[in-house]
Amino acid sequence: MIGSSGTKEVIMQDEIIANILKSANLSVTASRKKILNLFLSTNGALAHADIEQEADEKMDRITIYRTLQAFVQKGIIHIIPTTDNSIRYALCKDECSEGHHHDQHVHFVCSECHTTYCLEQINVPHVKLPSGFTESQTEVIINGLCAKCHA
Amino acid sequence: MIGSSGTKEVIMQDEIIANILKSANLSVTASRKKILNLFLSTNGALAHADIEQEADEKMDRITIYRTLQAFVQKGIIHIIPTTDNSIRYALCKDECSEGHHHDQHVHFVCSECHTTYCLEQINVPHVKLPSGFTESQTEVIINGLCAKCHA
DNA sequence: ACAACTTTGCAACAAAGTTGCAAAACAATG
DNA sequence: CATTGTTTTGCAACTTTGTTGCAAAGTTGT
Ligand SMILES: [Zn+2]
Ligand SMILES: [Zn+2]
Ligand SMILES: [Zn+2]
Ligand SMILES: [Zn+2]
Repeated sequence: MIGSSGTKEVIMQDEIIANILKSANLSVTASRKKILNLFLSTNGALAHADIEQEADEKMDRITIYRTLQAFVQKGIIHIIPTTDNSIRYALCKDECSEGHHHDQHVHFVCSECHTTYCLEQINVPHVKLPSGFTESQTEVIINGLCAKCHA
Repeated sequence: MIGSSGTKEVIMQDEIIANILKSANLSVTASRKKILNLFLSTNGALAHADIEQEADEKMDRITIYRTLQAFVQKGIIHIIPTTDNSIRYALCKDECSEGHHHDQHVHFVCSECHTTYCLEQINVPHVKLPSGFTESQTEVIINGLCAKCHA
């Protein structure tokens, strides 16, 4: 049996997930595994609402809020601000740790399918500020059409 | 009597405000004048909550929502997205018109005083996207310390 | 001053997020 | 694998934020 849904693969994936949680000093619970699994099997970013829908019953709104909060704080996921005032989250691929994020890449939101991409390969440009102003973090959010939606 | 609070100046300011509204095909009402006056006398950006506080009684939350909506639609103010998921608004100084905004400048949010600045003189940089992706709008939000708050 | 139109405030609602607390789940130890 | 101490979950209750329909009030043009 070859494929990504074999029993062995599921077990391995399950261990990978447990290890990520342990490394972040978070206890391994069903809700956290489920949410982290969702992130690992999605290439774009996820909003709170997406997770609430995916989660087949049996998970409280509040648990999702607290799980996302914990993941952000521990450096597992980062927040992606969007122009439509809806926060999205994506896995950190850089070396982020508790309280220290280093996700200095550009984000892209497709106006058609609303998928949000981390353009990991594109660093945020440096902007020269007026005198007296100092930068601590720069966010670049690009709206447009993604490769899939391009006619 | 010299100063910015003389009767004559107030009347002139009042006419300027009325003219902006008329040019945008909006009828001149007390609420709209009050909110537009607030924008004209603030150098930073304003959030819904700021306006709600300033407005000395006698203006409904809902009127504020609808006024801001109308102003955005008519090209009087533009939306500034922020990383903390709180929408702010600022006057358009570019030639924005009904449904067509051209506010292609960088925005700066001070982490200390939370003032939000339109850096009109700094255009958003051009970012080269992966193939298949096309840009329609780019937002740059810089967090840091502003000139006033710099120790 | 009048009629036609637009805006406002109210009520009612919906969505999004927060806090305190007891029950359940988990981790560590023997 | 059972016990214990700690963490997490789900619930209730609440706050904040935003939306919609509608009648009363205000505005515009004649
Ligand atoms: Zn797309
Ligand atoms: Zn990212
Ligand atoms: Zn400042
Ligand atoms: Zn601006």
